[in-house]
Amino acid sequence: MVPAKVVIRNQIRALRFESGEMTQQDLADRIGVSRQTVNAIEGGKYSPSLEVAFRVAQVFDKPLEAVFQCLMTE
Amino acid sequence: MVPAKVVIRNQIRALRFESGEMTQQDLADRIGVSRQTVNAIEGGKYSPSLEVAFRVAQVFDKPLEAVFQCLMTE
DNA sequence: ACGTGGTGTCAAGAATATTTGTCATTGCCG
DNA sequence: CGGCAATGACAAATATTCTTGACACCACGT
Repeated sequence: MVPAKVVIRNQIRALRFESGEMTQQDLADRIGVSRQTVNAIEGGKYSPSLEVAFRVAQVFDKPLEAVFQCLMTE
Repeated sequence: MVPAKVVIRNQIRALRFESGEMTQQDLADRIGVSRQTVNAIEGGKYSPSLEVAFRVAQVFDKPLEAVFQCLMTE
């Protein structure tokens, strides 16, 4: 019984544009991480820590699940 | 403008007992992490990755925010 | 008294997330 | 055309999370 593999998707890019052309740098500043970190997370290179995830959700004033979705791969 | 400090609290212990005496080991197996990891997260030694957080929530069949809460310290 | 299961904890190392610095590309505006 | 802001990308260094193995402690049943 192999533990389920999980993929995490996010809506950051869409939310940035819904929030008035917010740039990656703007978002990074508001979250408190570097621009490269926002870029990597937004591009799905890796998924963020729970802290960072919560802060992204707070910036967009959304529940965490509206920003990040957990997909089971089997 | 220092970026807000964040503390993450969790309801894992309560949820384990609501779920019929589930042990840390049981939970660890269902999440796919080690018992020590569950112990550390439950005890707030550090907060989990987003993947692990999602899987904990799935085990308890709760939204992520019902398991982990993000508290602003100022 | 003895064994056992559940838990707390530690240390070393592997794996992953994050930072900083740097460079290339693209689109836009003067 | 020339400059600039936004983005994508990479590498090296640091930080954090997670694993494995070990040991102690306590509560419980026999």
